[in-house]
Amino acid sequence: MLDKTFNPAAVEEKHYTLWEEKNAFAANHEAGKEPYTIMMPPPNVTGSLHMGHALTFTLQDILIRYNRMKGKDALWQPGTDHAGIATQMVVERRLEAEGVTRHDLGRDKFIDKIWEWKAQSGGTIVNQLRRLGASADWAKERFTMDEGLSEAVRKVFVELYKQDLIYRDKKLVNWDPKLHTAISDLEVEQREVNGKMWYFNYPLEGEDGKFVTVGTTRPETMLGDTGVAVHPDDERYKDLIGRNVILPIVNRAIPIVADEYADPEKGSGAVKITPGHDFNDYEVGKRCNLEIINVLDLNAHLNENVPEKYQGMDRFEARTKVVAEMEELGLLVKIEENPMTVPYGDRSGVVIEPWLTDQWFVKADVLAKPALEAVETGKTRFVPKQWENTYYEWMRNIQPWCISRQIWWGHQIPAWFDEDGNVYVEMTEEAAQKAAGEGVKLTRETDVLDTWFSSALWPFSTLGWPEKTPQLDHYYTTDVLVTGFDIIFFWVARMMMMGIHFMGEVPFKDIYIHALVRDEQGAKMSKSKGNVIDPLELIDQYGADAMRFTLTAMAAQGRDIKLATSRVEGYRNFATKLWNAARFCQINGCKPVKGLDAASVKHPVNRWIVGKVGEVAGEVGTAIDGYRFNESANAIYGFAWGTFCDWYLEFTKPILNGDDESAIEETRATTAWVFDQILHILHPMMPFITEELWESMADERDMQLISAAWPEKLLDDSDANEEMDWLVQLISTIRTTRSELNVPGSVALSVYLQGANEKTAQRLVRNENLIKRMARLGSINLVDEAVAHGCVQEVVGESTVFINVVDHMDVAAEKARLEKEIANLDKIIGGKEKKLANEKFVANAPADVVATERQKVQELSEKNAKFKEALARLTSAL
RNA sequence: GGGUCGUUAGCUCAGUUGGUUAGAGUGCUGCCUUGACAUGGCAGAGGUCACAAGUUCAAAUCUUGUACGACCCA
Repeated sequence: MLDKTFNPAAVEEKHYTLWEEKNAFAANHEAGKEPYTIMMPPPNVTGSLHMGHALTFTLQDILIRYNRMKGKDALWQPGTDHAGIATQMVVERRLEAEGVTRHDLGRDKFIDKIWEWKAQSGGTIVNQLRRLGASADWAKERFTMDEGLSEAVRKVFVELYKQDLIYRDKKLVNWDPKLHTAISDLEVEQREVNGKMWYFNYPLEGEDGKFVTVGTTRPETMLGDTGVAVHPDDERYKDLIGRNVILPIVNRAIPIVADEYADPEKGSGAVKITPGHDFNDYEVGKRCNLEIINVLDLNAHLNENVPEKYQGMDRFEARTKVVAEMEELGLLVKIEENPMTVPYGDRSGVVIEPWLTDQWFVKADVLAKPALEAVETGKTRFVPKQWENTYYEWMRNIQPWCISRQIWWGHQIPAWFDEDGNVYVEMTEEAAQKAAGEGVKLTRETDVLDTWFSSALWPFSTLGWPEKTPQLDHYYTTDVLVTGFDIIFFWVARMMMMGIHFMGEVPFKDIYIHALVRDEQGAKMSKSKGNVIDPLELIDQYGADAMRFTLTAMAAQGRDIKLATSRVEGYRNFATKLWNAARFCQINGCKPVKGLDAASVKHPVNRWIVGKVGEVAGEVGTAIDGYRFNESANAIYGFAWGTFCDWYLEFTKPILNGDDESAIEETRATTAWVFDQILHILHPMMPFITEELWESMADERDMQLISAAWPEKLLDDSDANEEMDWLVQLISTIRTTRSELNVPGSVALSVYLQGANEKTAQRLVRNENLIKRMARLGSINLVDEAVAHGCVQEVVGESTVFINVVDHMDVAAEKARLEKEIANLDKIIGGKEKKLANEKFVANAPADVVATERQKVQELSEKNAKFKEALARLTSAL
């Protein structure tokens, strides 16, 4: 016998271990089954499970478990990425505690330290995924720094280089002065800040007392100014073009140039140009042949190209100093408040500097074309569709992708330089040597590649590429990528580009973009706000199933999830409900009967529930296929609780407690069978409790639930369905009356049905005990004449129901109730009749809509007529 | 500044191609310790579907505009 309540902690670990022992998660490309593949977006190896992970992996697990039950060869390919910068930071911080820097160790030893750390702590997140119940094929787990994946990276790099799609160039890049590396545009976060605009006078050369006023938000960069730009049509400055100003402090003569970048409407209309430290100025400098002077070092301290007193000074300190000095010189005109956006490094949190360095770039625009086309032509489909626009927008305006990073942890770029600076890009040093010629001294590029470069290859590198493996053949193109919108650019777009370029086919058929998990108020969860909900704490508190089900039920397309723990609690209660339904089954001897042909059960109540459970299996399956996860959760929730527990189990109690042995036997078998079906349908969403109950409900099972087949619809008996619908209506009607009149539960009422047809009469006979029990009646009888006295009158189907509540009856209130009921029906019927009288409606609306309306008018009118008779009887009795 | 999305019951949200008497969960109210379950049962109240105009026989659903809000990009 099961315990009185479900204790998740007691079963979660047990079943996860059992699944792994039985290899239940393993895909098998040799099984001869149709593949179903999901590439798990590899979490950072430094990561730990947050709510976003919990959502995305729950949804993926549902898809995988469902398709596995549908008989597919389901591969959920797991792994982690090496998270270059993040991981390096983690290990550096640990070394810092020992007073050691990575430079003390040197590159090789430092990398050894990272591998040590990875061996020790790198498994955190994948273990947390196990707590969530993720049924990934762990035997195939990969890591972006694996030997095989690293080879794939080298191969891709070399090929793209030889195809002229990767190049090396000296350009302004986003430089992180804390981490000492370039980063891509995407890793830069634009923050709104309240800055200032300083206006400086630059003296005109050779004309004492004449100035050009320029505005700047970054005074310290003036030390690197090499020009002043004005708009070519700006009358104020027309005659100054070609002359020089003397750059204060530095005392350098710099030219005034004409360029349309200068906006006459903004500030003074003249703008100082610092080509070495601003992306726009860099372009202006190129157009106008201005000198590029770099005044910052890798720490964003001022370097040897500025006056001595400024050298070595931090950029922000220099800003204050420059302003002070300009003021002393009498050249500070004014200071204005200026709201502006400032670039910050998303990892380091410091202000990013545009900095001139040698970097490697991918010609993303070339790769983007076929990737764009794949979505336009529907080879890959975004769900929800609207995300296409985000993707298009980015792909159509794509910039060269800076892929080199000046860090140590990552795939070192396979490029070698000779002493003349010639570069050789090859898979191995030997090949590079061969290309360079014997005896040429080569030095390897020290930069590593952006982590996203290797994760862009994930859909095929994990399957063995560049080898032509059977797995690659079988599982690529994958079925769906499930991810959040925040990495459409970072990852999705790049996988599309690389997948199409190297495999010739798109990496996934569908891209399902799910919501963001927010807090109850709708704010983004963040450590600094302190509103983070830890999924592991939720699992400890409510169980993994309850948390998974909550996320599933709230995962409506295109909506963010505002997570409230009250919802988790609600679904924990659902688990308890299920648990107790199982206990009920056990107590009543409802045990699965092997070989039961559910389609041939006899009793209407059993035929009805067998039909309904098949229906809901279809609904849930269709919803999952369409990525409408919330619908799938709601459908099975409503069925398990509302239909099965609240109605079916109550309907069958009189049978089980009766003396018809064959009916008892059939009902026990059906109950157990239906409950089994519920466990199947619920399993993808709540794997632990369903597996546990699957195990406990029978003495012996042929297999684990995880490996069982998804239920099929077996039966749809409309007679049985109508009978049960009638029962539900009749019982609900009597219950409502009881409740409204406050009839105590202990009072057994008498009920009379008048005007019942033959079918109803038979139904009444068949279900008399059941109705009496569920509606708490002393008797229920068919009558020919109305029994108005002391009765509340209701209408169910074709018959009028007289509920004898003589001691509780308030005739005036009853009259009011009937009048209200009639008025309501009159209104509805009136509306419909008006509609039907409209020739245009009859002419234009589809025939079935018109027919439905006619039928409704008919039914409602009959019902209304009965209420009117009831009212008349009541009035005459007064 | 460009773009995307949202506004439906007190709260959180469903509502597939226009045709339902507009639904669910939660909260609220009343009754019920009935032999699976009080983490429960039964019943109930609660909505001019943000606003305005338009298209249509028919609009929560389509179009346009307004207001408010969210997010992405520059």
